[in-house]
Amino acid sequence: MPELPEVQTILDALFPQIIDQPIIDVSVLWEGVIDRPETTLFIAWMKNRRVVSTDRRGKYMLFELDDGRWLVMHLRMTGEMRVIPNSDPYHKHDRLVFHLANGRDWRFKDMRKFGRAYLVEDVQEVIFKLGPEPLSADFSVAHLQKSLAARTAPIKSLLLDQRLVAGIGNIYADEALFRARLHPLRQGGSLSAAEVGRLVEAIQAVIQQALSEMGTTLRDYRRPDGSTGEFQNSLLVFRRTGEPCPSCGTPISRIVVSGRSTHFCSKEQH
DNA sequence: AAGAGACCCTGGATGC
DNA sequence: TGCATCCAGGGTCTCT
Repeated sequence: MPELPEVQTILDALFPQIIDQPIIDVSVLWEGVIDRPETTLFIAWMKNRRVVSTDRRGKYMLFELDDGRWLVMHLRMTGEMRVIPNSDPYHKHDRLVFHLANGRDWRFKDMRKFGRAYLVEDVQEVIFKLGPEPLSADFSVAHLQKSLAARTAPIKSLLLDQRLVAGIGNIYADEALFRARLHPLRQGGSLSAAEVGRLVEAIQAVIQQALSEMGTTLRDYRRPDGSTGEFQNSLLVFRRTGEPCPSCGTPISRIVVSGRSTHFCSKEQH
């Protein structure tokens, strides 16, 4: 499941392979991958363009084209990006291919078909709801405290809401809550200023570390060169149900919050 | 308005 | 062994 660190890692590896390379043709292998505009227009607008810069907001990848439009892509659950020779046979799950002028293909593969591509004049059309980047100055204790005020939903659910803070998914929400020693079912508005401070620090620390370890590979996530991330070796609670808490030895608990599996230490997190 | 739940998808794991 | 069912979860939509 690509979250902020995985998306950034993929984008960084992709950048030197696609930058300034003319896209001479586009193959849409599954039409549902195109969100907007309609497929024929999408292909026409992408053809003969090149990516002049890349950026990331939350879990969205942003590719600026030489005509000023933006290609926005979201990998959702199982999306993968590779740049490989165009002679390689397509994989069963390849959904979208940009054929580059240098004889290589920039391919988007996505087993579960949740990933989407958007081609827009202004990225705000797609990402206007996103909250601040967790590593930016905008994501302050004051900001989070204000966002959580009077909220009754579990803090775990609120961390997954991209309008509060962008880029956190199920893995890093659980890991951050453990590091902050906060129970996932705590109502958002019940957190004290000190607790919000711990949470901001924990989120930033876990995202920083996951970035430096190139993300977390549990099953599907791969870097564009096919290699895995490393942060799965640093997980303290996620998918460690029944294993001893690294801090106190209590078996890690698993509950379901907002339909998402949630892992925590019932003794350490309050 | 906020919160809960359905839905979209596939394939690996599990159960009988 | 083979088939059916469950589960994974990001984002959007609907309903209350």
